[in-house]
Amino acid sequence: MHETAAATAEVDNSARPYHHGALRSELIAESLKTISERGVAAVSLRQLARDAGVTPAAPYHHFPDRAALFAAIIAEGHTLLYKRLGDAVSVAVDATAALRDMLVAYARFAADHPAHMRVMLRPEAGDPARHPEVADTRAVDLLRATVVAAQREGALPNADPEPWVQLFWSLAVGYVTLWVDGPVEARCHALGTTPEEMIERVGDAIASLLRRPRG
Amino acid sequence: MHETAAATAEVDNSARPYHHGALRSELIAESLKTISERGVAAVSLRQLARDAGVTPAAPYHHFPDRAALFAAIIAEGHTLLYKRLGDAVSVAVDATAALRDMLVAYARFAADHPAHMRVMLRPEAGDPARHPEVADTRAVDLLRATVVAAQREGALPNADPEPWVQLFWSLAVGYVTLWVDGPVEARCHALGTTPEEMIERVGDAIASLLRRPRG
DNA sequence: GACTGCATCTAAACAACGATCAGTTCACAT
DNA sequence: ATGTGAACTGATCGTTGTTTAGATGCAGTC
Repeated sequence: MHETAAATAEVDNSARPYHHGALRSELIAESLKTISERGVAAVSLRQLARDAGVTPAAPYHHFPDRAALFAAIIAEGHTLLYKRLGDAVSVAVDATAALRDMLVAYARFAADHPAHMRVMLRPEAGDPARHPEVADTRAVDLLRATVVAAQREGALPNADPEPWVQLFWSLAVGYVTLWVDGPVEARCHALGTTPEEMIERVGDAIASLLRRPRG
Repeated sequence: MHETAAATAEVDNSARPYHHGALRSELIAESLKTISERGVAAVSLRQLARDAGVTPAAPYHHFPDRAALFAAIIAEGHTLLYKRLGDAVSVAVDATAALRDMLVAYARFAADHPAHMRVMLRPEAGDPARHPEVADTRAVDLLRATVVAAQREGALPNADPEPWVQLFWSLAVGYVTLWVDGPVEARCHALGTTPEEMIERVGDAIASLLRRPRG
């Protein structure tokens, strides 16, 4: 160590320019790291500023408040999620498989981007009135289209698709809610399986119902 | 008004005894009120203390920290929820109806006790390692028994019940997650219905699948 | 090349929060 | 009556989100 390191600083402040240069993206990146390691509640704008080597007021030039930082993460998450769901649908052999694979893809997104998922599930971070970008309907629109396709294929009754949309949406959200910070991890371990495998089985279960003969 | 009211106090401090007498229960009651009105994040031990007319340190004689207050609310919520689910199962004509009605009962619990539900869905408030009472398995045990009953009745395949347990559990948790602080309220309003009616339809949808002939 | 506009950052401050600690009060069991 | 222990006070600490006024320096214009 040829340089004196500050007590809590993460970077060498002595050589740092007045302007950080990429503070906004670093704040988001460090937030995601903190969230996946210690949860959403552990995110502090002041701590982020310290880690980035700037003063506590600097982040406020990129985000009006703490919620705006989370809103940016949510928007990023929605885009990542929508891509995953689109990929799942595009490779499915039929609408029933598409619904099953969307569910699995949703869970895999949560596994691969736990920080995004945690913030997306956090109510106070995603107030659509203050941050409209958190109300992204692309994923649910894709789900609705897949439900309608399943109805055309006879896998689902030809009635109002909305309850089915709500069912699959709730199922996905519920599973990841119980996974990213809930009891699913411990429960699966006790059952001798993994959350990744469990969501596959849940998907197979609902798909087996859809493939039953029509009543 | 024959008495001088303090600026922010909710009670008449002049006639208040040294010992509050029922501080613990009042803290919980005021928390629930705040949570249903302004969310979990708005709960502050200091504000609760002010409302109760005690000093900021008083609550710490009843709860080791903020999380312990939430843990107490979660434990209370689990008991209330288990009772609702038990009532739903006991009046159902068969296991399929029981599963449907448990789902609806779960949502109704969330509607009737939104504050309890919000805290129960809050991950950092319910760390089982620090507060074991938040890991209540009564509800999921009842769900598993109902799933097994449905298997005996032929409504569900006679395979491992756990994926089905996980499916219904996730479905319920997902719906209330999307309801108590999510987009379901606005979505139902746009669809010309209500969240109460929507969960009934979702329950009918899944029940219709269970009643289809076996494949 | 000097000038200027503007986003970016600093420095200092404020109010509110969770939490701790030594001391005070008071109901109740002995 | 006595004294023990739970409930509460009063003071304090460190941290947080947020605001304000001012300093800085890059990107373009004359």
